[in-house]
Amino acid sequence: MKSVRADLPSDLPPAQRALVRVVASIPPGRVASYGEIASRAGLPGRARLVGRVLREAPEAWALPWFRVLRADGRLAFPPGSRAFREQARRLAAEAVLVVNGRVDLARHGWERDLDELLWGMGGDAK
DNA sequence: ACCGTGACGGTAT
DNA sequence: TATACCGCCACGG
Repeated sequence: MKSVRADLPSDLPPAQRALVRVVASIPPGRVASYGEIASRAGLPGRARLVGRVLREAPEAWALPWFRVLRADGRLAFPPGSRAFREQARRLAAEAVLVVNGRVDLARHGWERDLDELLWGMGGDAK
């Protein structure tokens, strides 16, 4: 084996474990911002930690990392980059379209209070 | 121990 | 709407 960096969920610090749990619970077809993930995990203001965790997260965990975007709905990767295209592709597979490098949060956001208000029926967000 | 970096975010301009 | 700053914090050099 090489280094013992990011693996073993057992060694994972509580904070990071909480973040992983939240990311894993993002419903398919929905997206959430790094900041929202952090807040939901009880770590407000730690958005950067979310990015770090996702970067280090082993493939084996199969986390829905592609459902995590920046607060303004734009993908966190450089437009056109490999990761960017991959994320856009995976989102599209869930009917979440990326237009101009961004996703319409009001439409696909995990927390779409505004939408529920407008449509008067959020029969799934929770 | 200091410093630059980064899958971020909110505010001001 | 886009850019510039600044706060935040774990890491690696």
